[in-house]
Amino acid sequence: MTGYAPAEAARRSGFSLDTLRYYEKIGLLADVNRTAGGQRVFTDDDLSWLVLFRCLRDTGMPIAQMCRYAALAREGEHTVDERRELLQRHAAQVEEQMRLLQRQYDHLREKIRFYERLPGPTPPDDDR
Amino acid sequence: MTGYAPAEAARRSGFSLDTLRYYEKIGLLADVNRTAGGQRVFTDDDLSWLVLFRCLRDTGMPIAQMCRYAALAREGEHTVDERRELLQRHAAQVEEQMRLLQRQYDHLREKIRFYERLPGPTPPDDDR
DNA sequence: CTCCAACCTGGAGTGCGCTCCAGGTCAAGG
DNA sequence: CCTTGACCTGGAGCGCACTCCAGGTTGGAG
Repeated sequence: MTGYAPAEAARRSGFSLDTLRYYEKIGLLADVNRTAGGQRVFTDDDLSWLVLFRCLRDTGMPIAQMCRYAALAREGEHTVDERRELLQRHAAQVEEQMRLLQRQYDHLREKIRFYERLPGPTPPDDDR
Repeated sequence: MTGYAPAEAARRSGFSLDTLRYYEKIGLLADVNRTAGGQRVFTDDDLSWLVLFRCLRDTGMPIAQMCRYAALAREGEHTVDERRELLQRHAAQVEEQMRLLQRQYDHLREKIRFYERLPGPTPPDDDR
């Protein structure tokens, strides 16, 4: 039942206030409580949604897909299968992303090793 | 000495033809050879630059920084230190990126485990 | 020589995910 | 009360990295 002021919610979630408003505007975050005067009051539940959104975004899920997930969750129990599958598909993409990142990181490291061996008898520099 | 037509270069590099032209326009790719009539002819050297650009982009380097790197390389031998440092700083950022991705992937997996335990005596679903 | 698919240019348009702004309202401390 | 900093709304603007377009040119197959 604890309520958080917008600035506090922003601080805790790591999203900017503008981003929180934006997420509400596009329907990603729905039914945010308000004071009588119309100011937002975020709940712990809102906060845990934001934690999830951060996770999904950091792993590269497009906002449209997060909206889809959130809409399914709001629809109720009968969407759990679809929600699970959505997350599983995403997880598979993240795995692919991690493999690619690792591979390219290795290339980068190799490139750096090339530079680190330069000072000394300079080998033919391909300048790439 | 082998030369590649634009379409072939696109195919080999994985960049679109428009992107290759764009990279040239912004000065990322410089001095691309032309036929008498003005059509581009890509060399193996151009291709290896493109391979590097792909590596840097896949690891999240902004184009402006790639331009900087390319400009340094064009300037000659005396920029090797700066080039190495640029790549090293980038590699450090990639490491951070990989750690974050792994961490959020773990969260995601946990979330999925939550869904996988659902079918059975349904525990209190927090719907997050 | 003719044809047409591939290519050229400059510049406008796109999609994403915010971010900023103007002009007004709210609410807690003094 | 009064002040003032946090908050509100709708909508415009931005930065990035392309992507697309119109209108014209090139060059290799037949």
